[in-house]
Amino acid sequence: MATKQRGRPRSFDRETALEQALRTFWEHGYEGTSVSDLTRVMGIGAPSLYAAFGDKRTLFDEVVVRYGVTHGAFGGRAFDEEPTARRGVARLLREAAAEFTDPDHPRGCLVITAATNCTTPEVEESLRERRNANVADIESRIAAAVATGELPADTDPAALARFTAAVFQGMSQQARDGATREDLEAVADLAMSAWPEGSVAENGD
Amino acid sequence: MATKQRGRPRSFDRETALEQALRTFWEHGYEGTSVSDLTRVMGIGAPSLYAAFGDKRTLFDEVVVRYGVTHGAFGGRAFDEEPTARRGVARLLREAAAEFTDPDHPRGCLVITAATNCTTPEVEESLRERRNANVADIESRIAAAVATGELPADTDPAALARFTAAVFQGMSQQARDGATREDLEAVADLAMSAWPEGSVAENGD
DNA sequence: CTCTTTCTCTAGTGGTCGCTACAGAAAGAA
DNA sequence: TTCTTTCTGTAGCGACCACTAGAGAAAGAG
Repeated sequence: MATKQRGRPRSFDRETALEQALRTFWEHGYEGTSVSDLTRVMGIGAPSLYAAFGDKRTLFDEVVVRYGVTHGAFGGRAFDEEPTARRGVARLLREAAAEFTDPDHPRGCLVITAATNCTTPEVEESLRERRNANVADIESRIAAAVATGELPADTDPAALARFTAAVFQGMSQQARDGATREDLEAVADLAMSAWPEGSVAENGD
Repeated sequence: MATKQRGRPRSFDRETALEQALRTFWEHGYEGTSVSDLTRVMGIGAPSLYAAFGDKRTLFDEVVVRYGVTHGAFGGRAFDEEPTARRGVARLLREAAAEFTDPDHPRGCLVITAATNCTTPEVEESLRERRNANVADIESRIAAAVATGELPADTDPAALARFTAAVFQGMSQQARDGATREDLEAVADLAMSAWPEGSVAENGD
């Protein structure tokens, strides 16, 4: 591995430029963001962008990965760190309410909004697969909770996961439409009241 | 009013062409649909389109109005024809499950999906206002139900309306991502179980 | 028939899209 | 210094965008 690079050094910070691209794609979506938009917010010329990130689609793919391990990582953390499926989902939705309305970055979820009406089918498909993978993750987490008896045996994991995902995606849309954090927290709480063994006392942090 | 028109008659049916434009906007969104896409599916040339419908934005506005009184009219009907707010919302969500997955037309809701990442701010704003007006409608319906004692006095109409809208919009997204009618009906039923005075027996049609 | 009106068709407008050829600039290597 | 490597800036590529000028076609009015 070459620690010393040979030619002319890059005149910009790659991570910073990538984050700027992420914000722009997040705000305006894949097709709503032009390469000249990107070069402007990244502060570089088009040839530098293509040399550092490949073409627009490759850059977007990298942006999506980055989003998944940064702004969008709270979902995975909620499930990893909470002891029960119920608490995991409750935290997922509560944190989504805060994240989707954080004034420090664009509203809603990039994976949900950035490729909705996309002329490039591969891009739309890639985000759709990511969303459906998230639904499947939630479902398997719920199914595991049913298996251990944490949730009632008559619980339908697929339906409950689909419901959770729908609320999550609806919250993203609501955030885009101007809902406040408090608005979305109320939505999250109402969603949790639809869960089985829905004792109000359990959500106690 | 001139029943007899003077010049060369139009070579296409305006309503049919409008419906074709509606389907295309519904499927691919405002910016994802080009004027040449429209002329192709409508079976007419560009000058005919501009003469009959104005520019692309004007045509889209007319499409949105048409959607509201045709495919998207079930929401208003649900509230007009059901005796209680709860039954109105339950019917809204059940019919949305069917409508959003109907194989006879594109999936999901045009008002929700057709201008998500839109470069033209007026178009995005116009649909956003329409969505927020729907939330306000649901809220006032719920507030009226609280006032008459139909719903408990401690019900938060704004929160319950926002929750309903989020589920509705999430169902549209889920339909786009491949959920079946049965999937969405399960989501609708779960959403209704979050409602106050949530007796399972009430939904009896 | 001719005249007027309205639509349709061909062909093209200027503008923006994603992307790149090419020459020069800035670094290490020799 | 000179050579090689890599990045940067200008300038422009063909393709598509929304949109339209202008000529001809199809109807009623006279």
